[in-house]
Order: sequence, then structure tokens, then C-alpha cells
Amino acid sequence: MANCMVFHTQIASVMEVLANAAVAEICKLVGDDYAVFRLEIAQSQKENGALRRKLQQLELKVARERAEGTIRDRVLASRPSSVKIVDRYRGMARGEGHLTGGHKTFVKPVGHNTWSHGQPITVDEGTGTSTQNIIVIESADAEAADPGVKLERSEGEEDSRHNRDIQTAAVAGVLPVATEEPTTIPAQPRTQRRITEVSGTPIAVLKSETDTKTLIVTHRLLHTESDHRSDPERLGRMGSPPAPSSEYIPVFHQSERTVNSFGHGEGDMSDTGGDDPSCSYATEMDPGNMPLGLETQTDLSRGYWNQYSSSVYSEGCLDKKGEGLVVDVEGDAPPTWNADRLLGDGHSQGREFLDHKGSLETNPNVATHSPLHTFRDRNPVSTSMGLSDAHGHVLFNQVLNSNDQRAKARGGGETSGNTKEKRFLCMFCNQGFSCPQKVERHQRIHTGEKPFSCPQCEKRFSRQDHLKLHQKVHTGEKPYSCPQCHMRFTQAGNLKMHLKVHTGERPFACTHCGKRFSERRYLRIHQQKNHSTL
DNA sequence: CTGGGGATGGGGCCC
DNA sequence: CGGGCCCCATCCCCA
Repeated sequence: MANCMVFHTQIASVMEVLANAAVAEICKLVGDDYAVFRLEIAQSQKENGALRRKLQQLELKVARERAEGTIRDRVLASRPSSVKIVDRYRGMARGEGHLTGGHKTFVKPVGHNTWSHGQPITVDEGTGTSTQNIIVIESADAEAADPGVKLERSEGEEDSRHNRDIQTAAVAGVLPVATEEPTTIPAQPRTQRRITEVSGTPIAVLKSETDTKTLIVTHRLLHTESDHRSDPERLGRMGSPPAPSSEYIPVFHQSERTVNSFGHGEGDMSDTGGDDPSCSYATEMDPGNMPLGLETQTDLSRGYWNQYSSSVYSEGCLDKKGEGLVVDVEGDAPPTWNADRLLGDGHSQGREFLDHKGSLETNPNVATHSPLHTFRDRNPVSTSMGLSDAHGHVLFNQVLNSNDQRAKARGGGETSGNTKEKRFLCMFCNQGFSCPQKVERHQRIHTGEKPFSCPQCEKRFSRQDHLKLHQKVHTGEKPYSCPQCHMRFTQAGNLKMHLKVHTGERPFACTHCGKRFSERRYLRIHQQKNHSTL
């Protein structure tokens, strides 16, 4: 018995020794692998950084070429005394022209989130160099906690954190030091200025000069506690004298909480409930706190103030005074009129910026030359199915030919931009509309006003027709039925998409690899994943 | 990657 | 001319 006990004790001790040895071996292996893994990660990060910087340079080069092309065109086409818009950056641009917004999520242009306040970015264009100071107008730590951001997030996650650090430092009155900025970009002599706050309203008059033009870019934050209007006097007295030889591109780092943060102090980066469903609606937003108006302005004293705004903006607007501009399409508008534009509302309607841009570009009077703009694919292969069956869905033809209609409606450039006069401009983003009602409807995007609530679920909507559509969810009404299967849909567009299941139609082809997709969104995802560096 | 469901913004039409 | 409504495109979410 005693021997047995001793034997067991010996066995136990041997087992312990073996176990320890095994643990040590495992630890060693893990440690080695971990070191290798970290090394690989570091290398990958380095490569990513290099690619990102390269992408930035390419984008800036393209943007600058575009802007300069615009300037040249406008110089030739306008009066000698006119001053032109250099460009405008409507808040966001998507990686490939697609600005997703996870229920209002902004996606920064790829790589742009690596820019920091005042960071010079030099673009070598062969003919010379130019320096662009990137100014972070507004930034908030919303992305990290926002589950809606998916795609482009990962690419600049580290940098976005860096940006947040910069913002925090800025709030604390510490001039940010860019420690992770691209070191391959040579520093250029420049004069750096900062946005100053005037009476709590961050406003900046930025002047940028190109070789041929002097331009003033006014960044304006609309604020309820201050005069919202574009006050020429105030603008005139703001800021220090503009720095020569510099060009500013406003960079918005936006999200829904960014919007909300306007009214809560710039330093409030804490999570104030981003996961709260109630926050997904803008009804509680203070309209005045929300919009970020950005003007590309040449001469405010010659601005044409909105003549209809007092009536149109009677609800959900800033101060009922309006500050949009009437576009004198027919008259002999001064060449500066379209420069008085509010750009980018700075809130969570990222998708809209590009959509608006598309519309704006149809307006020959509107200059929309975003340096970071990427164009959306508006030319899918047209379809013509012409289905007609017992359901009598004349809708089918309408639906299936909608691409062309849509292209016409949104304008296909100069050839189709004369649909209707868009005399009525949104006071927030200056998008033009043909009638005041449309402006009022549109401006609810910016104000967050949602007057129509569903009696069943209390969900609120900015438009009555949207509420009506929504109520079909409760009633179960599905008026659009597939002629080839049992599927029924509440919306015609859904039926249209569904029909492709039966036809196998894949009208969206990847220009890089030829792979075809049934919907544009799949193509976009595919290109983002596989051809994002092209 | 695909498809369904729902939301939302712009344009157009009708009354 | 204004309001209401519809159509359409496009987005996001989710499975």
C-alpha cells in the first residue's frame, strides 16, 4: 500500500514535470509565432501606409487637376472680373463614389482620414508643387462605436484614432502634433492658419490662391445661438489675413454623433448613446446646431439672398429668415452668384452629398468640382424586359426602364441639365430645386424634422409618403407581386430587383475583371474588395 | 455573394 | 402655385 502511494506520488511528480515542460514549450512556440506574426503585421501596416499615402497623392493630384481645369474653363467662359470657385468638397466622398452611411454613416474618402488638422499635403504635379492644408472642420469619435460603419472603416481605423487624438488635443488647446503623418511627403513652405471661433461659432475665412486666382473659402457653422446668416460684415472681420500660396480643402469627419456634438461642446467626445435607437432619428436634433454650412465664397457683398426663404423655411429651419440664394437663372446674374454656396451640411447625410452633387452638376450654374469627388456609376446596362401578365403590372415597364428615367431626372451632364429651373436653393447645402415645396422637403434632411409619425410603432418620418409606405409594413400590404413566383413586395424597386433572380440578369459588370452582378451594390462591394487600389 | 425588406431622397405628375 | 402622391434609385440591415 505504501509502495503504491509512493508510486503514485512519483507519477504525479513526473506528470507535473512533463506538464511544465509542455507548457514551457508551448509558450516558446507561441512566443516565437507571436513575434513573427507581429513582424508580419508591422510590415503589412507599413505597406498599407505606403499605399495609403500613394492613394492620397493620386487623389489630390486628380482633384487639383480637376479644380484647375475648372478654373481654366470658367476663366475662359466668364467675365474677366469674375472670381471663380476652386472646388468644393461636399463633406464626403466614397471610396468609389459611394458614400455609405450606416443609417447615416459617413465614409471618409479612402485614406483621407489620415489627414490631420493643418497637415500639409504636397502634390507634385510635374509642373510644380502645391501645398494643401487640410483642415478638420469637425470630428467626433463616432466611428469606433458606430456599428453601421463597415466598409471603409478598417482601412483607416488606426488613423481615425489618431485623428481623434488630434481633435482631443485641439479641444484642449494643444496644437496637434502629427506624429504619424506621411514622412515621404516633403514639407513645403507654407503659412499655416487655424480656424478661429467667433462667439462660439467656428467660422473661418480661408483664402487660397492659385496661380491665377484669389479665392476665398468661407467655412461656416450654423448655430442657433448665433447669427446664422452669412453675415458679410462678420465674415469680413473674421480671421487673420489669408495666407498666400496655400489652398484649403475642408475635411469632414462626420457621423451622426458628430452632428449631435455640435450642440454639446466640441470637447464632448464621450459616447452619448450612439447605440440608443432614439438617436438614429434626428427629431431631437437642434436644427441650428446641426448644419454645417460651408461656403465657397468669392464676394459676399454681392450675394443674392434667398427671396422666398422666409416662407419656405417657416418650419424646421434655423431662424426663419433664410439665407439661401436665389439663382437668377434667366437674368444676368453676376458671375459670382454661384460661388455663394453653402457646402456640406456636416451631418449624417453622407449619401446625399453625392446625390446632391449629381443633381448640382446638372445645373450649369452650380459649380461642383470636388477635389475628392468620385463619380458614381450611372450607366448600368439598360434592361428591357417588358413583362406583362395577368397582374397587369404596367409598372414593370416603368420599373425596368427606370434607369434611363433616373439618368434623365438626375441629369446626365450638360446634355440633360435643362430639365427645369432650379431656382430654389437649400439653405444648408444649396442644392437647387424647382419649387419651394421640394426645398422644404429636402431641408428636413438637414433639420432632422420628422413631422409624420406612425401610429402603430411611433416611428417618425420626414415625409408623408414615406410614412405611408412604412405603414404597409404594419398592414402587410404588398401590392407588387412577381409574375413568376409567389413573391410579393411592398415596393416596386424590390420587385424589380427580385425579377433579376428569375432572369439571371447581371447588368453590372466589373470594369476590371469582367465579373458581372445583378445589382450595383454587389459590384461596388466587389470593386472595393478586389480593385480598391486600382 | 445573394436576396429580401425597409428606409429615404429626388423628380414628376395630378388635382 | 401648392399639396399630395407616386415612381424610381439607392441605401442599409439582415439572413
